[in-house]
Amino acid sequence: MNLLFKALGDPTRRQIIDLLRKRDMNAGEIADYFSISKPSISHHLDLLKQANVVLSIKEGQFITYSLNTTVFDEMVKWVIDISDKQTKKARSKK
Amino acid sequence: MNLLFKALGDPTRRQIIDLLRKRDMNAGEIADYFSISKPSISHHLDLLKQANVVLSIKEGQFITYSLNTTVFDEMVKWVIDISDKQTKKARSKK
DNA sequence: AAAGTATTTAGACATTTGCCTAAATATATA
DNA sequence: TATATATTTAGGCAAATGTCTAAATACTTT
Repeated sequence: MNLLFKALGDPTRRQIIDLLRKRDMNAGEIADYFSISKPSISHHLDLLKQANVVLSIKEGQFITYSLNTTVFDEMVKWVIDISDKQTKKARSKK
Repeated sequence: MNLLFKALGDPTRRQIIDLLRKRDMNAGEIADYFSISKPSISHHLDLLKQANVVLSIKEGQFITYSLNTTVFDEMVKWVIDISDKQTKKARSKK
């Protein structure tokens, strides 16, 4: 979960996620959306991969990246849980 | 949203959130749960406050911290949105 | 096989982060 | 008013992060 939050804590990486939401893309296509170097994008993609937010498959010369939204499940559960406890606390106060 | 993800990207800060889920606490009480120094905890609390995850009110000599779960709403919306687009994509593929 | 294209790895550098101790501020109590 | 308690602010330091350029790797095309 720490890797996930760390991964989401950078605007470039969240933009990459937003891009992949629309369609799968290869590293070069993704890089074209940004003004930072390809190695930097590659590094961001690596962190997203480590956090399990994206999956990659090699297709010949290209590497196609896609979103893996299942990792968000645990995160949402965590958040819901917090909000839930809070709701209970608020209710019992009244 | 960046401050929020940054705030959540540290285990100590997530533990603080977990503590405040059960009840409001003052800075000293929170610090007692950790083996790091009080100034460090104070710093973590400041970041959580900047991210709007916690609220603080001064009560005499003490400062009581409480959770503000409303900030998670936007985050959950963002995540749901991503998962939703993905679901649609998956459906249309089939 | 050589040259071109796509991507990553390596290594350097500045900035940010998380931690610490010492000092400052604010309130409470003797 | 002097002292104790609660918390933050200041300043320093090592490690992590985000960026870059140059070089390496892998595949494709001529």
